Amino acid sequence: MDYLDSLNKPQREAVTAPDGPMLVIAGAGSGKTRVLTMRIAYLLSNGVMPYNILALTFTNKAAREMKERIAGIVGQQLASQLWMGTFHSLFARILRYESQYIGFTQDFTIYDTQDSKSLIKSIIKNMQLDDKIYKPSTVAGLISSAKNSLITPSMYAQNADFTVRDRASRRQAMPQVYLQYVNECRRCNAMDFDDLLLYTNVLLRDNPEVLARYQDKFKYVLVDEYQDTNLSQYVIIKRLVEKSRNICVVGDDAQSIYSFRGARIENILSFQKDYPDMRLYKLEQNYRSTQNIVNAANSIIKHNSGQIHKTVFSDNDEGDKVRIISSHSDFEEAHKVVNDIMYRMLHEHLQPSDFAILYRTNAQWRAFEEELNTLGLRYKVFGGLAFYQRKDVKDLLAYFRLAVNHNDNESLRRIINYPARKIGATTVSKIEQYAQATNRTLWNSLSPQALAEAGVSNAAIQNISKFVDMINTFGIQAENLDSYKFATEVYRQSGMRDLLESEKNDSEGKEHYDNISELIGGIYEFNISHLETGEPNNIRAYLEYAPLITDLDSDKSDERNYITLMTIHSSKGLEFNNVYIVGVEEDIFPGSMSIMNPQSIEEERRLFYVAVTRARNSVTISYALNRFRFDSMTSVPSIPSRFLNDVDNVFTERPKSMNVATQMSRFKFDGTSSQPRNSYSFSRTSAGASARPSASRFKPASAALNRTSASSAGDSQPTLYNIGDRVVHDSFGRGTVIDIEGAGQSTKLRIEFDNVGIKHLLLKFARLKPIK
DNA sequence: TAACACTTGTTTTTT
DNA sequence: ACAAGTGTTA
Repeated sequence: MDYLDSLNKPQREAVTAPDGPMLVIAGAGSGKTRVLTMRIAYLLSNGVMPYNILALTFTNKAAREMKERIAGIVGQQLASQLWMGTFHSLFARILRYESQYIGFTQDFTIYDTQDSKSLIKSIIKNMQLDDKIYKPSTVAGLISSAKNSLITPSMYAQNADFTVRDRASRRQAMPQVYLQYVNECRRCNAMDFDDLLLYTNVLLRDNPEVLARYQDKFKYVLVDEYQDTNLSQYVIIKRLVEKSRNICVVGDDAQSIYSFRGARIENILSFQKDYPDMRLYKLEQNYRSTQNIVNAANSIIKHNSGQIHKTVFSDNDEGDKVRIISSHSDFEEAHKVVNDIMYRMLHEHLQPSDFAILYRTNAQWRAFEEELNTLGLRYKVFGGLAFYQRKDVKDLLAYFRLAVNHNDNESLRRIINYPARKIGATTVSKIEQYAQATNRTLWNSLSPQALAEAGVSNAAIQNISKFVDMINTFGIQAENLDSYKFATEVYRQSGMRDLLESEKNDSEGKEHYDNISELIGGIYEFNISHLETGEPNNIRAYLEYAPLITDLDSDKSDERNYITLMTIHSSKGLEFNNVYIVGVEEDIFPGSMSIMNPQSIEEERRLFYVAVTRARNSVTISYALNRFRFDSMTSVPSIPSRFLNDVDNVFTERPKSMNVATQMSRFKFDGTSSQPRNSYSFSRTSAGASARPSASRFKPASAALNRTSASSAGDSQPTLYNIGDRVVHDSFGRGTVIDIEGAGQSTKLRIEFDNVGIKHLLLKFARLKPIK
C-alpha cells in the first residue's frame, strides 16, 4: 500500500482507522481531501464494495474530482460504482427510486429558488395578502429554514416562537402560506431543494423496511464539510449509520460559513456526544500556504470563541507579508488590484491562473471586470446568475419540464404564451382561478370543457387546444428521442427558434440566442457522454441532473488559464497562488446584516479566515473609502473593516499613507468623533437636490470623482446644515442631522433617519433636502 | 393584446 | 443602473 507513504502521521492514522465512528478535524490546507480520498481507496482495497460506500460532498465538483483521484488509485471500474455526490443529487436519485413511498411520481420536477419564489408569490396573491409584508423572498426564507429544521406546517402552526415572531412582523398567515406551498408543490409533483432532504427524512422515518435497506446498503458513510450540514442532513446521516456506526465526518469548525441556510456548527462540535466511542484525528499541518499566511489566518480566527482546539502550522517558506491596500473609491480599488496583477504577471512571470479576486457579495465583480477588459487579461466570473437561471434557458427548460411532468404549474405559466400564441393575461388568470377553485393543476384545467366552465373565450380555447396538443406531442417525443434530438425538436416546434433567430441581429437578441446555443451544446455533450457510459441519455435523465448543477461544477479544467473572480463562499475548498480579498469594509465584510449579532460576526470572521487560507503564496487585502451603490448618486463613506484589526501586525504590511487604526478611531462605532465639529457645511442645492437630477447631469462629475476621488465637485451652491436640522433623503427618507465632520469637499454628515437608523453620508454625494 | 412610458426595489452568502 | 412590475394608450 505504497500510496500511504506520502501521508504524515495523523493523516495516515485517519486513512487506516478501524471501523466505527470517526471525526477528522482538518485545518485549512491540511490535506483533508487527500485523506478522504485515500480513506475510500483504503476501504476499497480492503474488500469493501464501492456500492456500499456513501460519500457526501458539498459540491458536485468536489465529488467529481475526488472520484477521479480514487479512480487513479483503484481504477475506473471500482470508482464509478461509488455513491459519491452532494446530499441533494444523491438523495434526489434515491427519492426518484422510492417515489411511491412518499406520494410523488418518479418524474417529479425540482423547483429551483426562482420557481419557489414565483409559486409563493402566486399563493400570496391568491390569499390576498399584502406582498409588501409577505415578500416572496422573505417568506421563501422562512419556509426554507423551517424545512431545514424539519418543521412541518402543522408543527409550525403550533410553535409559540414562530407565532410570536410572525405576529411581530405582521405575518400571522405564515402557517397557512407554508401549508399551501407544500400542498401546491405536491399537486404539481414538484420538490424544492429543501424537500430533497426533507422527504428523504420522511422516507426513512416512515418506512422502516426502506430505512433498513439503505442502512444495509451504505455500510460506510463519509461526510465532507460536516461543519456546514443542517439539521435535516444531520438526521439523515444519523439514521443511515445507526446500524453500521461506520461514519466518518471531516470538517473544520473554523470554516463553518453557511448558517444562513441552516448549517449548524454544533453538528461538528457535538459529534463526540452523539458517538462517545468516536476516534478523533486532527490534521494541523498546513501544506498549502506560507507561514505568514497561516499565522495571519490564525491571528484572525483567534478572536472567535468556542472552537475545537487546534494549532495549524506551516513548514513552508515564511513568504511575503499580507499586504493591505487602501483606495479612495471602488473604481480605484479595481484599478490598483488589476494593475498589480498585471505588474506581477510581467515581473514575476505569472499566469492569469495564478490569481483570484475574492469578494463578499456577488455584486462586486463589475468594477474589476471593466479593468480586466481594459488590460485585456483573461478572467472568469463565477456565481451570480447561474446559467440555468437565465431567462432563455429557463424558458426552453420549461418546455422540457412540462413535457415530462404536465403538472408543473411554474413551467406552464412560463411558456403558455411564450412565444406569443394569443393566450393573454386575462385568459390565464381565468384558468388560474378555475384551477384554484376546483383544486386542479393548471394543466388539468385545459380541457375544452373546463375552459368553457372557466369562461374562456372560444378563440382562446382554440389556441389553448393547439398548445395542449403540442405539449402532448413533446411528452411522447420525450420518451422516444434522445435528449439532444428532443431539445432541438422542441426548440423548433415551440416557435422559440423562429423568435430568437429573428432577433439575433441586435446585441440583446444575440445574447438570448447564445444562451440557447450554449444550453443545447451542453445537452449535446450530456447526450454523447451518457451514450458512451451506457447511462440513460433521454431528456428525463438530463432534467434530473441539470437543476443541481452550478457554474462552478460545469467549469471545465482543460482551458482554465484565467483570473478567477468569485465570492468567498464559492471559493471554499479551492486554492490559488495569489489571492486578493477586496471590499474589506464595514457593512460589506462584515455585511450590514450581521453587525448587530455577535454570532453572525463570528461567522463573518470565519469567512474572512476562509478567504485568507485560500492562498498559497500571497494575500492582498483591499478596501475602498467610498463605494458607489445604486448608481453613482449615493455614496456612504466606507469604514475599513474591523477584521483588519484582527490580523496581527507582525504578519502584515499596512498602507504607508494611512494608518488603519487611526482611521478606525475616527469612525468610532459608538458615535463619538475625534474630529472637530463644524456647525455648518456645504451641500448641493436646488439644481441638484430639489428637482430630481437626471443621471446624465451627474454622471460626468461623479465619473471624474471615481478616478481621482478628491477632485472638485464643481458648481455646487452652499447650503447650511446645523446639528438638529431635519432633512429628507431620496432613499433613506426623513431624518435629523446629529453630527457634522470635516468641511468643504469632505464634509460628512451623521444623520439619524426615522426609519433606517444612523447613516454616514458624504455631503457631496448625498441628495439631501432641508425640511423647514 | 402589444407596445410604451413610468415607478419601484435592489445588495448577503448557495444546494 | 437596471430589471421587473404597473399603468396607459392604440
